[in-house]
Amino acid sequence: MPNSGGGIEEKRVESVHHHAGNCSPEVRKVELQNAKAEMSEVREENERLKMMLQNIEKDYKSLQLRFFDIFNREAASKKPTDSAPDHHHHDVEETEEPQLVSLSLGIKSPVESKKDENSTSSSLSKNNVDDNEDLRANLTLGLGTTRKQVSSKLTVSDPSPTNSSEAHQAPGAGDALQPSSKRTSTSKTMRNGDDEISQQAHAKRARVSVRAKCDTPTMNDGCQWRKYGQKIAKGNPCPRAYYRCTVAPACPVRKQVQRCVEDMSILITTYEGTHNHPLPISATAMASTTSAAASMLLSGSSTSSQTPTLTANAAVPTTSLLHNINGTNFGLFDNLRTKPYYLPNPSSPLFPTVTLDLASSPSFSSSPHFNRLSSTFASPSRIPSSSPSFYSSEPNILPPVWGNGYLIGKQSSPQEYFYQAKQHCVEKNSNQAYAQEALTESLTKAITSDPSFKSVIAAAISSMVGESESQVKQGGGLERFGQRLATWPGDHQAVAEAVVSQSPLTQNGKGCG
DNA sequence: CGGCTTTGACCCGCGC
DNA sequence: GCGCGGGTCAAAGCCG
Repeated sequence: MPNSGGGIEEKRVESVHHHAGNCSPEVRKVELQNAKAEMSEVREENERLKMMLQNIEKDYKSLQLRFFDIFNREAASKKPTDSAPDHHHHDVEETEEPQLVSLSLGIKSPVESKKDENSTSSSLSKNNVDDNEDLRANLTLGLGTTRKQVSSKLTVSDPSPTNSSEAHQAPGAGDALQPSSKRTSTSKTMRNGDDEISQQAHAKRARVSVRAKCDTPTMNDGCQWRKYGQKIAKGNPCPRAYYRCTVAPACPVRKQVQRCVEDMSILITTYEGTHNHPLPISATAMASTTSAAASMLLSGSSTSSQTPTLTANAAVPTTSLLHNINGTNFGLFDNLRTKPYYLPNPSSPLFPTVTLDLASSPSFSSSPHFNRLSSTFASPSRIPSSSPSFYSSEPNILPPVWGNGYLIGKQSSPQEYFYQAKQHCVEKNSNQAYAQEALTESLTKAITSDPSFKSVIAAAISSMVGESESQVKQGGGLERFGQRLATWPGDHQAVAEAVVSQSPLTQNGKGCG
C-alpha cells in the first residue's frame, strides 16, 4: 500500500491552501495546524495499516507452512490406510468407492481452528484487531443492506498466488495437454511414486466440469472452439463432443460437451487446461470461473492415485473475483464456505475434476429453500442439483483457502476467517442464507446465459484493473466499477453489486496478478 | 478457399 | 495378451 496516504495528504494540503486565500493569517495558521495534525494522523493510520498487512502476511505464511506440514504428514500416514471404507453410496452406477477424506475448503475443523487461534493469536495484537474493524468499515461498500450483509460475512482466501497453478499460469502450464505418448510417460512416473511429479501431473490434468441448463448444443462461454472429435461414451447415449480452443493456435485448453443422461436439458461441459493467451472479454468470466475452480482443486491436490470426488456445496456462496493482469485468468465464481463431501467422479475417474453445478431447479427462485442447506449438509450422499455446487474428484483435497490469496469483502485475520466461516456455517441466519443463495443463483444464471453480462463484468473489472494501483486501493476504482455494474438492470444488477461487494479487488486492488 | 464439422481409424491405459 | 473405453488424429465433406 505505498503512497496510500500520500494522495489524501496532498489533497488536504491543497484544500488548506485554497481556503487560506480568503482568511486571516491567524485562521490560516489554525487551519494549517489542523491540517498538519490530520496529516500525522493519516500517517499513523497508514503505518498501522502497513503493520497490519505485514502481520496478516506473516500469519498466512505461518498457516500455509502449518497446512503443508499437516497435509504432508497426513498424506504420508494415510498411504497404508487408503482403503478406508466409504459410507456414502452416492451413485449406484459407480462401483469405485470414493474415499471419505476430511476436507476443508477454507473451513477448518473446530480442532484445527482452535489450534490456529492459539498458535497465532499472539502475533496479532489487539491493536490489529481494532485495525481490522477500522479497515472493515472503510472498505465495506454501501451496496444495499443485503449486499452489505453478504459482504460483512466475507473473509479471507488463499494469500498465496503460488497455490493456484491454473489461475496463475506456470511456465509449463501451457502444455497441460500432452500427446498421449507424453501422457504415458507421465503416468508411469506417477506410478513410480514420485510425489512431486505426480502432483504436477495431477495439476496439469485437472478438470473443471460445469453443469448448466442449456438448450443449445454447446454452452456459449465466449471462447472460440473447434470440434475435433465425437464419441459415444459408455453409460450415456448422448455423444460426447471434443472441442479445442482456437483463439490461439497453441492453446492447450480443451473441453468436452455432453448432455446429462438424467436430464437432457443439462449440458455438462468439462474444461481442461489453461488458456495461454488473452481471452475475449466475453470469455473471461467462464474461463476464470473454471480456472479458479481448478486452482481450488489443484491447491490441494494430493498424491493419491485414486480419484474420489469431492463435493463442496456452494449453497452459501460468496463471490470473489480473480484477475490475472494479462487477462488470461479472470475469476468470477462462488466462494466456498461449505462442508465438502465426496461423490463418485461424474466424468472421468482418471482426472481430478471439480464440478461446478449451475443447473439450478426452476422452482428455486420462487420458493425459499431454507432447509435445503442443512439437509444438504446432513445428508451428503445426494447431489444437490438445485444449488451451485463444486464436486471435485481429487482426493485429499484440503485447500487451505479459496481463491488466490486475497482478502475478500473485508480484511480480517486468517484466524478470524476460519472462525467466521465456521460460525457462519453453524449459526447462519436462514434469511441471509436464502438471500445469498438467490444471489448466487442469479449470478450463475447470468454468467452462463448471458454473455453480454459477462462482458459487462469483465469490462468493468478490466477497466478497474487499469486504474492506478493507488486509486484502486483507495476504493476509487472499485467505486467506478460498482457504478458501471450498477447500471445493469434487474437481477444482474444485484449480482453485479454482489460481485463488487465481494471482490478481493476491494482489498488490495492488485487482483491476483 | 479457408475454416469448421463429421467420422472412422488409431493410440493408449486399464482391467481381466 | 486381449478387449474395452476414452481420447485424439486426420481425411473427407460441408458451408459461407
